[in-house]
Amino acid sequence: MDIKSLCLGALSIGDASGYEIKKMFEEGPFSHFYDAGYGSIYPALNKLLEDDLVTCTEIEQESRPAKKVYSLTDAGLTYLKADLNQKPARDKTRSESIVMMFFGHLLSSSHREEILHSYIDYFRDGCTCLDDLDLSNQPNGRLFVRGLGLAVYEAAAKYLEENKDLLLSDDEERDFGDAA
Amino acid sequence: MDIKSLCLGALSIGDASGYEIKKMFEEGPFSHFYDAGYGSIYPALNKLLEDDLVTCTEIEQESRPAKKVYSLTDAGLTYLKADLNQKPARDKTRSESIVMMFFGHLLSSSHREEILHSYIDYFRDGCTCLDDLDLSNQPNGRLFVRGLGLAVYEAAAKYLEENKDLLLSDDEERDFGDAA
DNA sequence: TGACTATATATCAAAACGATATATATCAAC
DNA sequence: GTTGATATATATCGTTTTGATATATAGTCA
Repeated sequence: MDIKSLCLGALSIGDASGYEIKKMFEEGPFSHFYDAGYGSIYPALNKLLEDDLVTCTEIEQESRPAKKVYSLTDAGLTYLKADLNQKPARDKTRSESIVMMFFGHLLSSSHREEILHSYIDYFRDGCTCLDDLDLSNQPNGRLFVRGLGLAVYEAAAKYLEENKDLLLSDDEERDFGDAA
Repeated sequence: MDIKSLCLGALSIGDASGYEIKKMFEEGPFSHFYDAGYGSIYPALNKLLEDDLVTCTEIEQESRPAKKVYSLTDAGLTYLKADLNQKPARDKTRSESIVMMFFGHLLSSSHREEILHSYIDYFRDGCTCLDDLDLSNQPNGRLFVRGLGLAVYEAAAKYLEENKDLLLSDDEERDFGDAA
């Protein structure tokens, strides 16, 4: 599974432009479990078009630049279903905020505090974002996944707030027997 | 912040070989918030060596292949601290399991069930892994971060188990007005 | 002896990232 | 009225990262 498959998935919900697909990753239903930028999405859509897994129509708009709207073909849906029924790869995560908290004793106390509060805000905003999704009359999988995201974000925000003193109390210069 | 910084961070805990650093990402204290494979770690260590941010000693071992043990230099620690005090990038996640659950209505019910149970096991194993870490007499940041990982993994496992019926009940062929 | 697992390092094509460029249009400010 | 900011929209490209593969030593188990 790669960005191409995710684009097919996005188009299985409905026709969309690259810009609109990006928004699904940024603030839409994919935001809490997959990331992709323009640099991945546009090339992916072009490859899908080459392989006839999607079609493309250029649409002129009033008071906005023209956009290219992509649609899933039958072959695209078949490909997507096959890919979705494979064995999933392990989750990949990369959190620089957590890295910084892990090495909190190497941070200035003001930076440590800043990181922590920004991270709490990040989870709170994530909850709002998921709450705002309109999932009425949609497949249960989408509701289920939104619920999972909310549960995880809420648990993270709760932990961070309830235990913030543990992080903030970290000494800057105590000796832990590390090389540092 | 990139893999080079993470390697410096790993070495700030103590001298280590590339293989040992990999284990920190795989089953060690980094496992729940950062990923890196050999293909990133070995080139990173070579670049760090070139820039004199680490030193390297080849160690012969009995009944095992020789290993290259890397140590942080003063310049390396300075670089690490500077990097750690920058603004963190947004979290990046990529979960194929959640993608599959999101598009659960396009999956065979047996695959849907398989995905769900494997994912519950994944979080349960993650909890065990974090529980097994020996963090005695270590900086509070490391305890704090382990606690965060546990809180998140437990919340995820709990949600998945308590709501599994919602996912499993997803119809395969209902019409949701999607392209699919 | 052969198969498997664990330790250990290395490489490389393919994929993805992320920063930048370009263009149109609205809105607010000065 | 024009500067600056924001939103929509597409595209490119050097750098980084991935993930699969190769290579080698050594212990274990059948």
